Amino acid sequence: MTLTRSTPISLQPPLLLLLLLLLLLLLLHSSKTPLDYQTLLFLSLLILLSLPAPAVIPRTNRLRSLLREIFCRRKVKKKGQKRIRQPRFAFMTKSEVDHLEDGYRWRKYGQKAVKNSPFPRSYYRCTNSKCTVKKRVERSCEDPSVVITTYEGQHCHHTVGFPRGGLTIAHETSFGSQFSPQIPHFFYPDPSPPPPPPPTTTNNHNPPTPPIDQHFPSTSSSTEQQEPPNSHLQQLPSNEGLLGAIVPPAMMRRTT
DNA sequence: CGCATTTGACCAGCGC
DNA sequence: GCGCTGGTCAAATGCG
Repeated sequence: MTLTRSTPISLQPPLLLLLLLLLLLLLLHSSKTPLDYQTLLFLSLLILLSLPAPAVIPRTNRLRSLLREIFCRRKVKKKGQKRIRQPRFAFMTKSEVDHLEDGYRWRKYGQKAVKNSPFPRSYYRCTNSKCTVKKRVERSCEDPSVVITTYEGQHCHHTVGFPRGGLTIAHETSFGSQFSPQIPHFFYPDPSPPPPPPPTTTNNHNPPTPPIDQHFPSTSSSTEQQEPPNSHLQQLPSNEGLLGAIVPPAMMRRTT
């Protein structure tokens, strides 16, 4: 229901509501009425809900959600359903913009203030319905010019054609040449989901820094912690190069 | 009008 | 058990 589109009513909405409530209260206090308190309460809420929403609850989110709570309680996740964490990869990027273009389309599904940081953290999901990759974007509290992007999961599709940003596939290759000396440091944990491409800044003056963390413990939120030496990490096959870092091996096999 | 974003609430996990 | 925090949901809203 779109609040702004519902039909207005002639009487001043809050006044009408007050009158109704007054009437109900009178009924409640009258000894003649056979109705009990609960029935009256229910009836008043029924009337309240039957009125055009903007008339009764003009943009009052708190009350609206309260009513939603009572009457149309949304389904919740089953208890005991454990959240399965996929391997995560974090990148630090010096950028003025929070959401960096990385070749995929993302849909924001949440934003949250995080502890010990003045900057909120944004949560994005890949717009491809079959793709479960998520990404978290937050600014470093130590250096506000640094954006920390954390990817979770692995894309099961190719990048999209940058419908908004004007970046092209050529961008990826240029990215490759830009980071080719660092590719040997571009690791991913075993079993082998290669990391997504690091985000790119809209201003190319500040290239993204190498991944700061490739393998998070499932419960840790330590985006800033550096992983110890790469002994347990797998190196990208040299012949796959950057493409191997971007496209999952399965996709590579399918597409070649 | 359809899709993306915003935003408040809910839930799970963890530490105490 | 309780409170805190991170992560997610989904209705409302914004925007092209």
